[in-house]
Amino acid sequence: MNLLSRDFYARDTLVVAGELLGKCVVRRTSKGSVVAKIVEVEAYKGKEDPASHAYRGMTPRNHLMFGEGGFAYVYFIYGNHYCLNITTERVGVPGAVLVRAVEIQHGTELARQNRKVKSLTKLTNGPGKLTQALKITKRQNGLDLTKLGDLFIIPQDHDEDFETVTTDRVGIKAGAKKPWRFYIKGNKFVSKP
DNA sequence: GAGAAGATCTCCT
DNA sequence: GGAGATCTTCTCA
Repeated sequence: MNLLSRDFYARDTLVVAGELLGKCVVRRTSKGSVVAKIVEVEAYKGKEDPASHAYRGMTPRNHLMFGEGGFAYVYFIYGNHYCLNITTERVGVPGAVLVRAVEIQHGTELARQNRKVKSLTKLTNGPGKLTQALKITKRQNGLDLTKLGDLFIIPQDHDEDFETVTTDRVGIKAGAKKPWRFYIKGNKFVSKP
């Protein structure tokens, strides 16, 4: 199986965020595997980004953002939801990409068992939804996405034409005006068109 | 050791 | 369209 290399993640956060679109997240559980294509992301940096967890320096929670790129950074928010991030940049440079929406390609039934919704598009069209559908919790925090395991990322199987749209970020107060949100134009699984 | 805020979702009107 | 749910983490005393 083809995995994305460490070099892919060890670049500018905005570049990695844009190129993660169309890549596939693979989640392996005891019941089977789920493959989900990334269709929407947001970039989070450090000092220049007031909305980032890393803005005020390193803490026990966000230290993964300061480490090497290519690791899963999962955190719990609002008492109800997990959010999945992918760390970027090099050691000492904070950066991460928030996965906001995915499109499930394999294992739809497995994912559906984790969430009680009828509509397929509502299964994974939000940060808290996709983590629930893929059973991602803080147990996945710190996993190396460049190695085979419970969670990793592969390039898409075949080339696919899609148009990338860049907009302001969603759901945050500080720094919301930066155009650091990317999604695949016309995709039904994007949280907000 | 306590208080407040948060990169959200779902249900109800 | 709006408020509640509900817990982790950070900040300050």
